[in-house]
Amino acid sequence: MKSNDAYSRLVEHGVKPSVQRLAIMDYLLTHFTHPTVDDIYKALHPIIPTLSKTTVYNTLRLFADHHVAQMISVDDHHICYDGDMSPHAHFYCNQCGRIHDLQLTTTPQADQRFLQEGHLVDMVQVYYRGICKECRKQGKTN
Amino acid sequence: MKSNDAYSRLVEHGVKPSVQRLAIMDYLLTHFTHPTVDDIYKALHPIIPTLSKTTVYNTLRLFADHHVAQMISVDDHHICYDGDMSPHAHFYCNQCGRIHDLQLTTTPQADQRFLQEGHLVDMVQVYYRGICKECRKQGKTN
DNA sequence: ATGGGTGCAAAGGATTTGCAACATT
DNA sequence: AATGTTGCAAATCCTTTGCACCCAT
Repeated sequence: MKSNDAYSRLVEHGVKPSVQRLAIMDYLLTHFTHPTVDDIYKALHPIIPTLSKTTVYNTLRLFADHHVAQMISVDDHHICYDGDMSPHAHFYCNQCGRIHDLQLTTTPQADQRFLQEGHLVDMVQVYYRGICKECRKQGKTN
Repeated sequence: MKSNDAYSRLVEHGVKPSVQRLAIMDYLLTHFTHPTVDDIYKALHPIIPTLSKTTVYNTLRLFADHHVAQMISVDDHHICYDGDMSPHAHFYCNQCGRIHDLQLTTTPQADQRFLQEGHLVDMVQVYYRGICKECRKQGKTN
């Protein structure tokens, strides 16, 4: 059952579950659509009428801090979240603004010298930009 | 001479040069410090007293559109710009907030299947996050 | 009873827009 | 003169904060 996934995921990462947190976590685990704060708020507000946007903001930040979700900011001023923490890249379509997931054939390696200098890397994100196939078909550009 | 670099860079990419644009381009070409809009404004305002922040915003967006500079948004709400268009990654220090450049040993390759599906990739960015060596030495964390 | 979680309202910032003045060709 | 650029002021939008209430332990 989905709620259990959400529950255990939170607990395993040291996040105290609450109705709101479980709902948001569950939403992320069932919608890999890179939702924004607003998307999540709009989706859950009907279900949890008292939910406030503040809570969505706070919760997502909490999730990112605890590595149960990641914040994505491929383009300026369009921040969204992803519950998929496995290594993958994000492709942002300049035209429609959608974000697609993208497998990586090579996991990017930081330069050894850089690491040996003493820097500590704990997270990597790879962003691609371009035009997605749907938009290309419509021939608006290219 | 630096101004010439800026000039030709703009012209080559189809950006009409102007005093303001040249100054901003020149700034990017001589300061690989990942400046924010505000950094650039503060640096150039004394030299071009009439310069407005609006122009800095508009110009940097124009630059990004024309690929003469790239917009970087490693962390939420801290957008900055980079005049270095050669492939390299950015490392964001969670502690001090500075952004370091980082050589890539492997240029990340998009999955062939993804490209063959018809998507068009025209830009890649790789972001690392962690703690830089300076902050680690200070032992605030880790 | 205590501590943390939630949500309202307000504050705070960053970025964009409308429009008039200006510069350059 | 015409076109495109600039810059002021205002508007907009996103996000955070302060604080009181509420829930669960």
